[in-house]
Amino acid sequence: MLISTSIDRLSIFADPLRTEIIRLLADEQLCTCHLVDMTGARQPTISHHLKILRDAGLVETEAVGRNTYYRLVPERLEEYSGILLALSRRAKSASKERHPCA
Amino acid sequence: MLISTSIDRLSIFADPLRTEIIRLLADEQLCTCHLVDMTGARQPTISHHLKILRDAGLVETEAVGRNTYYRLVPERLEEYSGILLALSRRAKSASKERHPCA
DNA sequence: TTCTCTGTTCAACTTATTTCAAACAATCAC
DNA sequence: GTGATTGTTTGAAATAAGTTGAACAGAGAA
Repeated sequence: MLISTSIDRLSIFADPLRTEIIRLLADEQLCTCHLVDMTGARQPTISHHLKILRDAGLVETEAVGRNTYYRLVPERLEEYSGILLALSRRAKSASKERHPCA
Repeated sequence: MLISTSIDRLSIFADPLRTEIIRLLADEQLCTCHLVDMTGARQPTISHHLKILRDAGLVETEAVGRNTYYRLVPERLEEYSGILLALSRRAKSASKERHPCA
């Protein structure tokens, strides 16, 4: 089902460090070095999670000299929000009947 | 920050089997035995994930004879949806300024 | 060019999750 | 009562995911 694969995409929010990065980027654009300072994690770790976020389309990058700035993509967050809202509506209109046991 | 802890709650959707259970419950109430049949997973595995979903308040139970029926709690899904929508709005109104590097 | 700085990729290690069989509890039918 | 059914809990094994230092690549400065 389409909804199944959609919900699965929410696993992007499964890691605490990743959600911290997302929270920080919600306020301002930051480059990798900032995120290293702000989170206390090592550079390869931050880079690893940024790649996951990039692949998911949740963040965009912009190279500025030697630095790489990251920013959130609000539209993608809306999309994820919509997945859950649709699921909620589906659950509300779901049959109140109980599937009989064999 | 409050938002950080909120986003972290989305890790409930991290596991594929858990999302499959959620998807199945979005259409109708089901008991453990149905979920075992429908997913192909063993009973303890299903029971384990149902406990996680119960603890998160995402599903409710009702005992019917020997069976235990599970159903989704739409309000909780709406809540999760709202977390992401709020984050999206915050990202939209975030400063376009780039944090300068040291 | 050479050096420095920023960031990514790689491979090994570590840690957290998931899964399973077995044991257990509770309910219904007989 | 006994036996069968449904479901949870437990503890160990298997699997998946995150973290790390070291190596690597590219851009800017001297």
